[in-house]
Amino acid sequence: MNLENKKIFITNALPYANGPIHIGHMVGYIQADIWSRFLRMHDHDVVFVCASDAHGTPIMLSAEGLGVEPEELAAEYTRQHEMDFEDFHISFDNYHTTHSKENEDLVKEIYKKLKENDCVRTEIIEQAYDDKENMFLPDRYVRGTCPKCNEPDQYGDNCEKCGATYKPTDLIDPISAISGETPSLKESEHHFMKLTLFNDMLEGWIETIDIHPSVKSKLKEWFDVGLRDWDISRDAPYFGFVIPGEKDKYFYVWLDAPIGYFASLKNLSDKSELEFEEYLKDDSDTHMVHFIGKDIIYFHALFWPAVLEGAGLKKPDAIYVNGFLTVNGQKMSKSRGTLIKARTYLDHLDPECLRYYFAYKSSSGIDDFDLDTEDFRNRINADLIGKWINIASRSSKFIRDHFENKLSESIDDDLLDAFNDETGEIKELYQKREFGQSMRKIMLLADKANQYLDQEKPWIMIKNKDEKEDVQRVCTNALNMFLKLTILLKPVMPEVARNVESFMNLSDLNWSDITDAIKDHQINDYENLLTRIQEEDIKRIIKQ
RNA sequence: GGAGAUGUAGCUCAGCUGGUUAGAGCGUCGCACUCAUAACGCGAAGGUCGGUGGUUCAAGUCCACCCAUCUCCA
Repeated sequence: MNLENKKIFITNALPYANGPIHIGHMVGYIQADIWSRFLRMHDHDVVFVCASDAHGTPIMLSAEGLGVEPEELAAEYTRQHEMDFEDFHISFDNYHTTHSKENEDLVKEIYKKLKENDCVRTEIIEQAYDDKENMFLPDRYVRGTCPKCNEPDQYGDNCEKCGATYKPTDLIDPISAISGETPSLKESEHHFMKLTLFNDMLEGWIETIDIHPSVKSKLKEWFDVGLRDWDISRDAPYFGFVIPGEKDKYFYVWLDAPIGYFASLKNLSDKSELEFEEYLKDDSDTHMVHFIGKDIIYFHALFWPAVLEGAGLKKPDAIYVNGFLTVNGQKMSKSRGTLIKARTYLDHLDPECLRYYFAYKSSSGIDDFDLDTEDFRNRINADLIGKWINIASRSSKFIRDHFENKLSESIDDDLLDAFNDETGEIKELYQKREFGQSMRKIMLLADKANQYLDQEKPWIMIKNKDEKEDVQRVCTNALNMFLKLTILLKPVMPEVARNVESFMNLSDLNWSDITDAIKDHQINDYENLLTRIQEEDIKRIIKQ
C-alpha cells in the first residue's frame, strides 16, 4: 500500500448518541488517532473525521422516556462524546452529527442515484406491531421464548442460548419490550437495497483493498451463503430522515450512519480549504480508510461499498478492524462493575497512559485484548517512567547543576547513529499499525539509553575535575537519545511529547527530526513529565 | 445450530514460509549501584508451547479429533 502523495481520508466508527462511551470504545479511536498522528508527522495530507450517530429507535425511545426531544438527547451525548475524545487527545479534524443538513442532503442524493440505477425495490413485509404504542417493533424489541430450545426471554431475531435464528413472530409468547403487550402482525411496504446485485462485485473488491485476512475469511462466510437484499426503510414513528416521496417512512439508521462520514467531511469543507468532491468521486486518487469495531464489519464491508457503488461513488481503500476490550479478563458490564466509562478514567488517570497501554496491546489483527489493571500499572510505571522518562530525569540534573542547562558542543555521533538505524523498522511497524511491536522496539532502545548511562557513570565522573566535560557530553548524548525516543512515542503520547519539547526548548518535532542531534543548545529545568500510577488510582476507576 | 478466533513461563504477550539447548517485558529471588519518580544495571530460578493421535529426518509451527474461553450470524 503506497500512500505517497495521496490525500488520506480517515474515519472512525460513529459512536451512538444514546449513552456515554466507555474505554472499550476508545480502543478504535486511539488506534486511528495514533495512525493519523503518525502520518501527519510524515507530512501526509490527512483528514480525520468522526460524527455522532444520532438516529434510530433506541434514541427515540430513550428520549421519550426522559420526556425530551430525540434531537436534544443526541445533542447532549454528542457534546459529552466530543469532550471525552478531546480529553483523550483524539485529533479529529472535524466532529459532526448524522442529524444534520449535510447528511440529509447526502442521504437523499445517494438514495436518488440508487433509485436511478435501479438498486432499490419495494416489498410488502409482515412485521410485529405494538398496538398500544402504535409502532412497528424492531426485532430487538420483541422478547419471548425460543421456539427451538424453549429458552425464555430471548430477542426476536435469534436465541442467545441455542443460536437459532427466526422471525420475531416465531417466538412462543412474544411480548413487546416497550409496552409488555402481545404484539400483532401488520403489513407494511419496505424499501430494499438490492444487495444481491453486488455479490460478485463485493467479492472481487474485497481482494483489492487493505483488510486483514481474518476479516476476509469472515466475509467469505457471507458470500458463501449469498447476500440478501437489505431493508433500508423503517416505519414511523422513527427518528431519522423521511424517505423522499413517502410520508411515514424513514431511512434506516444504518443507511445514514456511514454517509455521516461524508457529512462530516462536507461540514469541514464548508469551513476550510478542503475540496469535498475530490474525496467522493469514483475515480478519486484519494485514500479512504475506515477504522471500525468487529461488530460492524458487514455494514462497512458489504452494505456500505454496495451503496457507494450503486451511487457511483468511491469505495473505501482500507478497512481496519479492532477487537473488543475486556477488563481483568471479563467482558465489560455494568452489573459486574467492570464497565469503565471514558470519563471515569479521565477523572483519575492520565489519558496518555491508556493510549500507551492500548498501543502496546494493539496489532493489525482483530483479536480482543485484555486490560489487566495490575499489568497496566506495571507496564506504565516500568516502561514509561522507569525506562523512558527516567533517562531525562537522571541526566538532566547534571546538565542543570553543573552546566547551567547547556548541552555540550561535542556528541558521540556513532552512538546516536546506531540509535537512528533502529528507527526505520519502528516506522514500518507504525505504518502497518503493528503498534504493539513498535512499542516493544522503542522500549528496547530506552533500555540501551539506560545501559549507556550505567556504563558511563556520570555521577562518578562528576567527582573528578578532569572528567567534568565528559559528564556534559554523556548527558547530552543521553538527552539526545531521550529526544529520539520522544519523537518515536509522539503519535501515542502527544501531550507528554509537547512537554518534552518545552523542556528541551524545541518545538513541533516531526519524524524527520529524529536524525538531527541537538548540541550546544540551551534547555530548561527538568520538570516532572509523568507520574507513576498508584494502586489506589486503579481502585478508583474500577469502583465507580 | 453454523462460522471464525484464541489457548506458549505467576501476569501480559512475541515466536515469519516447520529446523540447533522455546523468547521478551513485568513479577519473584540474588548481586551491584546510589545520578534518577524505592527508578537504573548485572545474574538466576520458572514452560512436557490446552489435550490426544497423525504427517515428517525434524512440529509450538502442518493435519484430524477433543477440551476450554471468546466472538459473529444482516
